[in-house]
Amino acid sequence: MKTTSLSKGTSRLEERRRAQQGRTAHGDERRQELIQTAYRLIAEKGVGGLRTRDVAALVGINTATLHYYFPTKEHLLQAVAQQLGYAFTTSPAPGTSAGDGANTPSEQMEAYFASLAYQLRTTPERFVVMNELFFAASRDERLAGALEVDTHWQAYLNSILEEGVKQGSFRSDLNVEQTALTIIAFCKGLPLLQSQPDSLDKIITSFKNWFFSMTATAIEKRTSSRHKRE
Amino acid sequence: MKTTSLSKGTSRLEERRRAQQGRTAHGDERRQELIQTAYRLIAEKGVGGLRTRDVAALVGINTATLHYYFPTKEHLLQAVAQQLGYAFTTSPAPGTSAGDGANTPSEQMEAYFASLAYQLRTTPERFVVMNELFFAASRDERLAGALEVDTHWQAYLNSILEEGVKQGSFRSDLNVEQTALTIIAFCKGLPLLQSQPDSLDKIITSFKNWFFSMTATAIEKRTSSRHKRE
Amino acid sequence: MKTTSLSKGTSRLEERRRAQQGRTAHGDERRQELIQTAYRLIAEKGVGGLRTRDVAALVGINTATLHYYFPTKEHLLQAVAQQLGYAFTTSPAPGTSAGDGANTPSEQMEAYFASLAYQLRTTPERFVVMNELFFAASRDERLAGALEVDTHWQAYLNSILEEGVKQGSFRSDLNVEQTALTIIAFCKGLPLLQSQPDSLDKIITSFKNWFFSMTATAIEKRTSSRHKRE
Amino acid sequence: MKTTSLSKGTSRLEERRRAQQGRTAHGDERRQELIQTAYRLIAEKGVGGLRTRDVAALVGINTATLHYYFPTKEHLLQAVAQQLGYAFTTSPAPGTSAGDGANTPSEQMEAYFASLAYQLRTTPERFVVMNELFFAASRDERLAGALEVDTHWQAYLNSILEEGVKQGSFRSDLNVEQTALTIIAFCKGLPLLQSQPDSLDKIITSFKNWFFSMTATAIEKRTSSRHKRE
DNA sequence: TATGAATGAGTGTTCATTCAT
DNA sequence: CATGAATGAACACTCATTCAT
Repeated sequence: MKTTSLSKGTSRLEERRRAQQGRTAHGDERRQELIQTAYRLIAEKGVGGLRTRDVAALVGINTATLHYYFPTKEHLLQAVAQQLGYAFTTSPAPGTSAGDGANTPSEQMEAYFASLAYQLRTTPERFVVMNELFFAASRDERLAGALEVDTHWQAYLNSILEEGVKQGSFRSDLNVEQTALTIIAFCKGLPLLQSQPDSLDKIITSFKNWFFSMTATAIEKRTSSRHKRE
Repeated sequence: MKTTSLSKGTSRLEERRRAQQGRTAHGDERRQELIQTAYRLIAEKGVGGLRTRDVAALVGINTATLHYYFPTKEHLLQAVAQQLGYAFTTSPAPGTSAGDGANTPSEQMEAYFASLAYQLRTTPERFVVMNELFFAASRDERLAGALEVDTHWQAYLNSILEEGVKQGSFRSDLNVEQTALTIIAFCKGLPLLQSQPDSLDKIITSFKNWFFSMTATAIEKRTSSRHKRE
Repeated sequence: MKTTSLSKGTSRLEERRRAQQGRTAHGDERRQELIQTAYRLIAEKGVGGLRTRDVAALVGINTATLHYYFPTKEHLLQAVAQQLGYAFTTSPAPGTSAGDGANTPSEQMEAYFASLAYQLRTTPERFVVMNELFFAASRDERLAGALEVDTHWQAYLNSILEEGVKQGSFRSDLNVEQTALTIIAFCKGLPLLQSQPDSLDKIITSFKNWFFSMTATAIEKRTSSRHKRE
Repeated sequence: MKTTSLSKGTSRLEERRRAQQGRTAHGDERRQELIQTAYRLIAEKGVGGLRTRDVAALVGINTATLHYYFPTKEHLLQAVAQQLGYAFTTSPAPGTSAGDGANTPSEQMEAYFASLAYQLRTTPERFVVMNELFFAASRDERLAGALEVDTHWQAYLNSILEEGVKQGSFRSDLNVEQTALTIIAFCKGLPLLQSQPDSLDKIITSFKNWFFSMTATAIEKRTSSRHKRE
């Protein structure tokens, strides 16, 4: 784990203090516990509603102890943001193998949308937390640094799309970046919909069809085959 | 600092009505001023960063006076939410006539996307505030009640799409609701993208093409005609 | 009373807030009460031992109310420092008329030393507080700005000494500034002595004799006349 | 950063002694290191600004380890105070031989003032720390016990002055105690002056002249001889 | 309408100190 | 000897809200 230290006002004394702080197995566990709890609370009450007291209380430690692990609320937030960045493209729907290089890009995208639907059903808070952190980051540079969800996300989609273009399963004139961003925008907006979670599945399917019909080399074929499933 | 506005202009009729309810014209101005200022501050600092003190100070009144107009911070928030709901579908790009029944549904949607791009360029805070309020609403029922953006929004898109289906310019088997929601999801996610605002235009164009190619009765024609412009 | 506002990190919003704060008679009384109480507590526990809680409690108000009058602990400290600066040369021993232009400079200095002895006996905390604030100021520029004791003090002594030189009661080659600073140094060091307060009188007398014997035009005459009193 | 030192150098004999008491040479070094560091930090941030954490960090040990050597912050403070007491009269200006019984008392006093000026120039923090500790001591009896600067100081001056009176170089009716205290008061007040350190030299010279003109058996002679130098 | 004054309930953070290992 | 972990008790400061005037 990269040491998150992008704070600015730290004196040399402060630095020296922290540098000496060793890492134990127990300590890292606590760290994780705190991050997880903060994550859960952000999902519940939002970043603005997050209280260090609550995090500490839920973990069962003193507030001061929390500050032993995270000198500042923001450091905690950064840790949450950082972990979220990694978590976002690494947990595909079970049974599918999104991310595996074994499949064709088309199948990968298919799996990706399936995974998206799955995650929206099982861990919708992940999207909530991401958006919460994103908003917080837009007002705090230091948080923005730690929150690289989009970077990872876009890179992931880019690689699939490019591969698809190369292999001929996607249109050769496909603008990879724009497509990736369009998908991300859609994904980010999805959990912001004030509609029942049940309808999300359908909307994803609908969007998926749009995607395939627009990117597929042979538009007609894919579109028609999709329509049957819908 | 550009003055962002979501006011709609109180007619004289309205003034008279309010006056009979014990509300003076001056009082309503103050009310509006406060709402506007709150709106601006939410755009800047987020709902969580909104301070009644700041709102009052910017308007030039005492904090206590603010509470005369809005007994609670939440009442103020509700007022902002309410106005936002109306404002969202009523300010098309200048020169276009989105919303006018005079045009064909296809042209209306075309205008809609143009308006979207225009608004994202000129008043991006509106989307920020909307999302901010949405998050706040997800934790506060009373706010949720006041924030009916989605309702208005979806109704607006539904009406266009349905008319389009009726007139034959959109596919007859088009699932109007799903399509509307897909568009809304995309729109909501757009301002959450961590990319340069310049690229938003392109992404919108890209999405617009998807939309038309999927909904148009004659796919081939529209798609090809689009591609030329792009 | 000059408005003490030499803070740096205040946003425009903050400024606007404070600017609107009017001054009432009642408010100014409270202000004074708080300053006095802070002064007393500094005398007791030192600047480092000053707690806003204690100040508020002694005055009988909520801690938050204290912050209504003084946005920061330091603003309170500044107010104390400022008042101390004025108070230091304006309260002569009763019965004497130090500061009056009616007397000769020699008599004024005589009265000054008498006043010094008197003040050390009656309000020794004043010196303690002054030194406390001085130390605090040496680590805080903003405090230093408000604490102009030395400036006032030196100006006061300078004027007397200069007048004395002009009138011929003090040596014509007297270095006024050095003499003033020597006296101030002595005065500042006095309350730092770990000896019984009773002996302070004698030491002051001793120092006074030094002063007069060194500054008097006719050394022999004054010295001998002094010795009789001692 | 210039290394300020108030250590005195532990002899081997001392080491052996301590070792028998359960104190190792290494332990004593650490002890000294901690005291020195505390001393330096007091000079920088004042007694109130001293943090055990900082002391430990600068020495390179854990805070808990510091408490092994000094069970309480106050014990550490006491140790600093104690060492300061000794250090205050034992480091004369190099080249002079203040403290040596070989010279006449007048020369000793001359050397003393020279040393004072020298110390104020080279190690002004010593005076700062002394005053800091003095203030702290005035609120803490235990510290006061350890801080016997004045006792040592006065004893030192007394011995010189008494010897001078005996030898006839100082006035026979000189009140030794009062004179010593006057000098100490002046010395203590000196570093509290808000003036440029350059002017301190002149003020000391000025005061020295006062001293000699008042104490010398033949006033006229010394005074005139002084004036030439000034 | 408007305000100065006042407040309760937090809010993140600090710090000397303790203790098992 | 040394340390990582933990904590109680503060601490300055914030903020929405209330109320007499």
